[in-house]
Amino acid sequence: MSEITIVEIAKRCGVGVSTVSRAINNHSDINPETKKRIMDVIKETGYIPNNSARNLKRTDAKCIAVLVKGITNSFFAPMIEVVEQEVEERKYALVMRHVEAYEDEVDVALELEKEKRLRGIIFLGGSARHSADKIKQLRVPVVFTTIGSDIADDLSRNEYSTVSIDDAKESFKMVEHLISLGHKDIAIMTEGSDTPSIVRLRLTGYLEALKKHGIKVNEKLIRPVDKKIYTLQNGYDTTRALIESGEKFTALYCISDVLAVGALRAFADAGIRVPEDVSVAGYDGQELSRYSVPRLTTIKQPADEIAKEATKLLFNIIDKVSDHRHIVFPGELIQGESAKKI
Amino acid sequence: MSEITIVEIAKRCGVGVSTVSRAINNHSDINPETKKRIMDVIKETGYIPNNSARNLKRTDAKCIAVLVKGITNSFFAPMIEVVEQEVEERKYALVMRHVEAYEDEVDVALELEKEKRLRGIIFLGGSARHSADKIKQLRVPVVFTTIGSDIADDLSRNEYSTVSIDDAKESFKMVEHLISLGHKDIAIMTEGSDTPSIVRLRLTGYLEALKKHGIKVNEKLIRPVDKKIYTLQNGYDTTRALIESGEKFTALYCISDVLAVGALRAFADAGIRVPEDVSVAGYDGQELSRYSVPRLTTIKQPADEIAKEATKLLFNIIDKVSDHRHIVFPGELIQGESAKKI
DNA sequence: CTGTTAGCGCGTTCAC
DNA sequence: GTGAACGCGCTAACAG
Repeated sequence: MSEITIVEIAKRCGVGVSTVSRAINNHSDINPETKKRIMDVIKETGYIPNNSARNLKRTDAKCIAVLVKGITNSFFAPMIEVVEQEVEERKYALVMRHVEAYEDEVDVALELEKEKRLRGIIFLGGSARHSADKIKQLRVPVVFTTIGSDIADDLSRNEYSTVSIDDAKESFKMVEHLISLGHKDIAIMTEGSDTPSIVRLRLTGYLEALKKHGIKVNEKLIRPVDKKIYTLQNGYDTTRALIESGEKFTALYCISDVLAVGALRAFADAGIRVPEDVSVAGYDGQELSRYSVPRLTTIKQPADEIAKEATKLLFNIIDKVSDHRHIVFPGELIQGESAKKI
Repeated sequence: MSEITIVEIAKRCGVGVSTVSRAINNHSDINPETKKRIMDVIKETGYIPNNSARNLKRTDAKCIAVLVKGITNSFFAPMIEVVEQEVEERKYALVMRHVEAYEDEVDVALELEKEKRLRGIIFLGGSARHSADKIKQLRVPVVFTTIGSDIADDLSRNEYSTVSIDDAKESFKMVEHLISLGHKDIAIMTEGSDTPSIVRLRLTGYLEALKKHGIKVNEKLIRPVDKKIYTLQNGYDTTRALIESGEKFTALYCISDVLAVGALRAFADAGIRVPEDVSVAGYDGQELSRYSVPRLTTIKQPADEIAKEATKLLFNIIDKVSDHRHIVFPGELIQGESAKKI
């Protein structure tokens, strides 16, 4: 009973393969009785159509893809759920693909588009720069999220959409807030690598805020994280190193909530009270930031809305009721308990 | 320039399609020069082989699948990373599939097996019971993780492998630990639904520990969580409800670390000190449990080892150097700071 | 080393 | 309403 195919089903039912095909795919012009008989046999035999063969022929197939750069990143978790829900509501199929750190998400998209019959693609995270040529090769509309609008040259901005927040601006807002609380020696825990990531903009915002308020940048207070910016341990280790460096600071701004929570723990271990002795700020506004002890002062990205809007926009473009757009959501400064006036 | 295929590449290079195929697939018997010429043309044209067509023909294809039930569950994140690494080391391709809450993971596996050319399947999480018949339909070896060995009837235990911990036993261990600290009124925050989930066993362990030590079960201290057991908010809300119920308890045992961290926050908000006024215990031993304030007393599942062993075992079965096995890892009682002697 | 050819399993014309 | 035949793009035999 190896490899049961549509032909086998057809034989057993005494019908042609196309009839079976019609039964499976809910085509209208088929005798309900014939259909029932076929479906019964399918149930019995446990026949499962081969998707590869289907994709090869299919023309319609309402399917959209979500490519997630770093699926283990907790920041994307709620976004994925929102996208799944939205897509399902519209009766589209969803294929989710994990993009490895070393992969280029647009390359993966190109490949996936050949394999499946996609109608559109949503990117969650990923590199901030892409070749305009490659994006153009994609034949279906794409929406980048959590990435700004300057992914490729301005010339090609109408080839793709983006939904994001203005990272530099929001970061600026946070640092300015800390300054308004009286902090001058503000350390920042930031990304270490030099990839053109969105996260670099958070550092930019930091530098600009200091500059605006005439605070001299102390290079020793810029603490790069070794690799991943979404692990508690890196937040912890980097904070310890900062403490041990003996450098003076009254506030620590971490470019992710996860890092900030790791920092909280490091301060606790060092007997340094937050916010009495030092202020801590995060970024992202993940669920975790509202449940830490103390609650984090952070920039809340409207992740759910970004995901929702990205999906809506994609469908609008697919349905030709919208052109490509570049939507920027405002972030929200959440004043938690981890930062206070000096 | 629509839909460029292997035929097109062959034409442009003035060679046969099979030569192009050989070039793409790194076959040995091909002239390096020819290969280079072909690869150049492929680069130029941006040709990407159609995976569906490939899957249809391919016989070898070293590929294994990982099916994750609830990909947004932070517990699986490190496991996914371990599996990815192990699989890559062996030069196998990995396809990861997210199994929705309403989907049956074995059904999904069946489908995927038809579509791709799989050599084996690893399940991360999922239902604790499966039809033996369905599992038998899978033609490649499967390993279930974080799920005990009694998935189907004992008769078919040699049809699949499992790698897990003994949830009932570990849970028992934790509750006994709390009892040894002098606690008698131990509340438990547990799963609400009645699906035959692995998590039910944690409740079983709780009940057994109480029984052994002659502590009468107080139904009002068994607090079901509304749906998801991996959200901070549910931990928070359920704890609040418990506090407000006025029921007397000196310890709260949560069947996941995430719930426990939510509980910590709820106690903090209520002005109840942990562990001075109440002890809190978690389960899982996720990274988070080591960074919360206070650190959690919890049962550490060796998630990394489970993932590693599951992958190794799968490859051993594929390579015929092992039969199906049922491996049970010990959990580790981590004495954090959230529980103390009464 | 390379070209020719036969399917992989299915959806889609077309006839009937 | 239904069946036969064709081909999607590719890989794997088999010749040469």
